This record gives sequence, structure tokens and C-alpha cells, in this order.
Amino acid sequence: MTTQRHIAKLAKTSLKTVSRVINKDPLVNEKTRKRVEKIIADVGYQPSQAARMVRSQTSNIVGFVADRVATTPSSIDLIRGAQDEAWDRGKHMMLFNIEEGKDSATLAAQQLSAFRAEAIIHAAVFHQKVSVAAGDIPYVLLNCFEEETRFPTVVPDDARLAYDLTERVLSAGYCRPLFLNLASNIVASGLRARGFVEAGEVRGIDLFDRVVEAAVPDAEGISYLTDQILPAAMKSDNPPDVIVCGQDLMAIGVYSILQGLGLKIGQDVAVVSFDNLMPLAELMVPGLTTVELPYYDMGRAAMALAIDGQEEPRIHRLHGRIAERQSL
Amino acid sequence: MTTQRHIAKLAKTSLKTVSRVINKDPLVNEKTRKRVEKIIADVGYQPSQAARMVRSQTSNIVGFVADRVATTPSSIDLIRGAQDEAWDRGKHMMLFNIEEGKDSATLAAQQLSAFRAEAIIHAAVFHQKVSVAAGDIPYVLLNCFEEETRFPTVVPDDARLAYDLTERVLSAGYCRPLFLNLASNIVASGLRARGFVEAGEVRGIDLFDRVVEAAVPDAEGISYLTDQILPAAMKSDNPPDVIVCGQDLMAIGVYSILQGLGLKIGQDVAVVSFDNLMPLAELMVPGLTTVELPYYDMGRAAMALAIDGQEEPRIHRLHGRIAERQSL
DNA sequence: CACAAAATGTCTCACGTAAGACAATTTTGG
DNA sequence: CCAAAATTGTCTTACGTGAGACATTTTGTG
Repeated sequence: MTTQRHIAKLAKTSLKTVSRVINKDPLVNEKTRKRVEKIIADVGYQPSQAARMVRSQTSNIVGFVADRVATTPSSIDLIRGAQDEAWDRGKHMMLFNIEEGKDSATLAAQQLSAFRAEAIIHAAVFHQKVSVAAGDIPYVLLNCFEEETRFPTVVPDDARLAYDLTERVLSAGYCRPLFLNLASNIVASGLRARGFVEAGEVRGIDLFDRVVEAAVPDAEGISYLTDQILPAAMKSDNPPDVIVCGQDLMAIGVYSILQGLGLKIGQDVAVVSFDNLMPLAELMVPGLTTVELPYYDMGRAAMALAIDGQEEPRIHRLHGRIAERQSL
Repeated sequence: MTTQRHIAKLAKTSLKTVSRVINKDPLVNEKTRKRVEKIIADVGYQPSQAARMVRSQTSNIVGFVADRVATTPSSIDLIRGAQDEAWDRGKHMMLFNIEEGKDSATLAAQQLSAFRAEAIIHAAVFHQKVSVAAGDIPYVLLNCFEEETRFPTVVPDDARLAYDLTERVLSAGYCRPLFLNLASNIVASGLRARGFVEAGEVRGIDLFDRVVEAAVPDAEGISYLTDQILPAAMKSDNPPDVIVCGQDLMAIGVYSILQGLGLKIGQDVAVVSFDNLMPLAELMVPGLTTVELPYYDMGRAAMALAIDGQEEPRIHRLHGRIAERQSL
């Protein structure tokens, strides 16, 4: 493997001068610097990170422990955001995909400890409560939170997202929304219901009774109750004029049911949702108006917190935007 | 930071003995070993990887350079497979998500070089031809290939997948399939068309004219021509009895069109596809019968090749399986 | 040419781990 | 209790990089 010694030999100079060039010591003559830099570039030499880490006692590594994050499409942006921020700040990110049951969480922690990671971002696949076994490496929680806020925490502002979406729907003239919410054990569920109802209150519409739990956890993750709830609701005396789905995947079934009832989505009845699952939301016919969760920004924010460190632990709630399409 | 010196002090023993325990030197007495190991466990000490790398001149690191892989759901399994294999083999995997335009590819290569990675897996988001700027670190290509096979290469066996799917369809009694293929510039497209036609030949059915290019590349990636092709085809004298979609996302639109024509999918006409995009394929109504690409196994295979190294460069084609649901 | 300033060189130590050489101590077996 | 064996300790070197101390050489300026 090439070392600074090899470079020195090639440049017919001393180890010290090479070291000076690499570490940008201003004492070196411009011509010498150019010559050495050319040789470094020519042989493609990169100083050994390992040796630097030993010598400098810093790793510049931030761990990203992804609790099944890498198994779902949208939350991938958490990773992308975190990595972009890390690179912009000259840090390295080590990613670990951990999965339930396996002791992968422990293994990831051990490896990060062995690499002397400066911080660990613990990311969850959906907004949920967790409990991490923290060692001496500072943590940042991403898309999840602990009972007590021991660490900086970055989550989506679900209440606000639901509020904004509902406000958008009501301001478009719809007044009988039906919220097919996610299972009540899902954190986002309660927060979104609150935002939904609050947006109604502002306009003097009581939406409290217009929230229905339309999903239940099951062996494979989630199962939807839309086919039990929706047809009945649509045939009632006072049918909803807009369906708010707990997530885009639920909207697939909702589309199918509404179309089966002979209703034109976007005309007879509107459908809005949460996730902006791409390219699904765009390919659905008609395109689905849905709230985009700020995953990319959350990833960046978490990495920034991890790198800067030492802030008072608090919860950062990030806003998203509405992706408008033809279903509204 | 804790070092072996600290451990030695805590265990009231010498640095050498701690080193012996950690490196499993059989010379140490059982009681001493236990005592030292207990202290190591208690303080949660992990030997510094950086120092080990410097000392042993090996990194045990394999780079995973993901060309937009982390932006799409299915190909995530490439990453999961690779990481699982790496862990099983006691290696570390460093992931880099690179994106066009940015110089992220160069940056990733530099960082991996600085970490003295033992190999680099270059993965693509879909089966395609690439050209990598290889340095002195051995490469493995995953879900992509070069003009000349310079490196071990792992790709899905698209021709075989299409053959198997078509054979399955024909053996179920369907005899007028219509293949809405992907754009012809997509590698998988040509391979699948071949498999499709070959499966017909075996049964004496000429399927050559039953392949249509139903997708074109556009600014946002892909745009489908299904609404121009499919309605006409269904209203022709000899309408297809099964639609083979180039990918699950295309099937969303196909479902919508067929249902719009009043046809019951799985009864009046069957639909099959490629990707097994979860949970989409399962949530579509009816569930979509589709071929699952062997991404997880491909990831594992690529990592195995990267770790073992030095095999004669050749192309490894992996098979997938058919996920059967109600659309067939 | 003289002299200071700039540039480059040599030498040394440090980081944490690994391992060889070999001395010192403890344990074991008779 | 003694000798041999087992165990533990001390000391040293090495890995690649970074940097301080300081000597030597080259360059610039009058």
C-alpha cells in the first residue's frame, strides 16, 4: 500500500515535506507543493484514515443505525439526507440496517464503538416510541423518540401536517371529510387526528366524529378495514365528500372501492392522503394529492445535530408539504 | 478513550496479558482470562478498529457504492443482502449512495481508498450497462455490467425470469398474452422479450408479434403508453387474455384501464408483471401475480464475491420466483 | 559576496494494537 | 523441596500519520 514514504521517494523529497504538503503547512514553497501534489494525484494516494484516526484520536465517523429503515421506500430519504449532510461537513457515515429478533442492534453498536464513532443516529421506519441502550456514544433519535427526552430527537410534525392538509381540503370547499386513520397504537395516528379536528374547529366544523380507525396491525404489518367502513359510509344519508387516508397504500384500496361504487375520484369525491409514496402517488389514476413527510430534511437535521453535538436534548418537529394532484 | 492499557490497570495485570486474552492466545490461564474478559465486558471495551487496521494492514472493509439504489424500494434488498453476508463473514460494509451529476462517485471512491477497502461493490438501481473508473481496489458489479467483463458481475437472469413467468401463464391455459414491455433501451427489456418468445416457441405459439414497447424514458424517469395501446388491443378482434406488464408500477395503470373497460381482472383477463413491489403488489385489488427479482440473494452473492476475491471475472445470473396472487 | 529569510531536511515521539524475544514468577508433579 | 512446566511480565519493534525541535541547505536582497 502506498504511504507518504513512497510519495516522498517519488518526489525526491523528505517525508516531512510530504507531510507538510498534505497538511497544508504554509511553509512549503509553491513549486515543491505543486510537484508533490501532482505525484499524489498521479498515484492516486489517499492518506490512511486508519492511521489518521489513531494519530488524531478522532474518527469523523457518525453511525446511522436504521431500524428496518432500509426496508421501506419513503424512509430511505432519511438516509439520503443524513449522508448528504455528513459529506457536506466532511464526515463519514457508517450505515447499519438492524432488524428485530436478530442481535443486530448490539452488533452495530459494538462495531460503531470499535470505530470510535462520534455519534449514533438511531432511525426508525415510522414515527414511534423506542428505547435505546445507549453507551458512551451520544445518540440522536430520528423518526422516533424515547419516553423521556434524553437525546436530541427529530420527528415529523404529524399534527401540523394533518392540520395543513385538512385546512387545504376545507378551504377548497369540502366540508364533510372522513378520516380513515391508522391504527390508534401508531403515534402518528393520534397526532394527525388532533390536527384534523383542530383544523375543523378553526372553521367552526366539528370533525371529532369524522375520524375512524381504519387499519389494524396484523401478522404482515397492517391490514386495512376500508372495505368494511367505506361502502357503508358512502351509502349513508350524509356521505363524505372527501376521504382522508392514513397513508397512500390505504388509498390504493380506497380508489378501488370508490371506483367500484361508480364514483369518479376528484369529481364525485376527493381523496387525499399521507406519505407521497413515489412513484405510486403519481401513477395512481387520478394522481393522489398527499402530504409529503420531510424525511430528507429530517435526515439532514439529525446528522447536523449528531455532528454539532452537545445541545440541550429536545424534540425537533419538521414540517412537510402537500403534493397536489388531481384527486382533490 | 479506553485502551488495553486501561484494561490492564483495572485487571491488575500487564498489557501483554490483556493483549493475549483479546487475541485468544492459548497460553493464558483460564482464571486470568475470565477475569480480564469480565472487565472488558463491564467497561464495554472494544479494541480500536483504526489501530488494528494500521497494525494489521487489513481493513476488513468492503465498500458498497449504490448508484441511486437507495432511492428505490426493491433494490434496497441488494443492500440488505450484501450487509447480511458481510456480517456473517466478519466484515464491515461502508455504504455510499451516489447520484448522477454530483461528483459523489469520485468522493466515494476516495473515501474507500482512504479506508483501504478490500473491495468495492458497485450497484445500480436497475439492470444496466455501466462503466466504472476502477483504481487498484478490486470491483464487483451488482445489477449492472460493463461492456467487457473485467470484474465479477451479478445480475438477475431476466430472460429466464420472463421464460418462467410466460411458461406459468401458458400452462394455466392462457394463449393470447400481450407483453407490454419496458423501453427497448432498458437491458431487461430485450432479455425478457427473448424469454417470453422462447417460452412460446416451446409450446408452438408464436409470440414474436405479441411484444409491444409500452414505456418510454422521459424527464421524470419513465412514462407509460398503456392508455394508448391497451384499450385498442382489448377492443380488437382477437383481444389478449393476459397482460404481461414490464413492471408492477405499470400494472397500476393497466388495472385502472381494464377496470374502466368493465373487465374483471383475474377472471375476464389476467395480469402478471415483474418486480413484486411490496406491499404494492399485495394491496392491489386483486393481488398482482408478479415475478420477484432475486435482489437479496444478488446482494449476498456480490458480497461473497467481493470478500473471496480473485475469481475469474464472469457473469453470475440469479433466478427469481413467481409470487402468485389473484390476478392470474 | 554577505547575510537574513525561506525552505527543506533529520530525528524523535505519540496514537492503540499486535507480536516476538526473553526474563521473572507462580504452579504443578514427583 | 526441587525441577520442570505453565503463566505472567518487561521490553522492543512495527504499522502510517502528524507534529515539534532543530539543523542544514537554498533562495532572495542589498
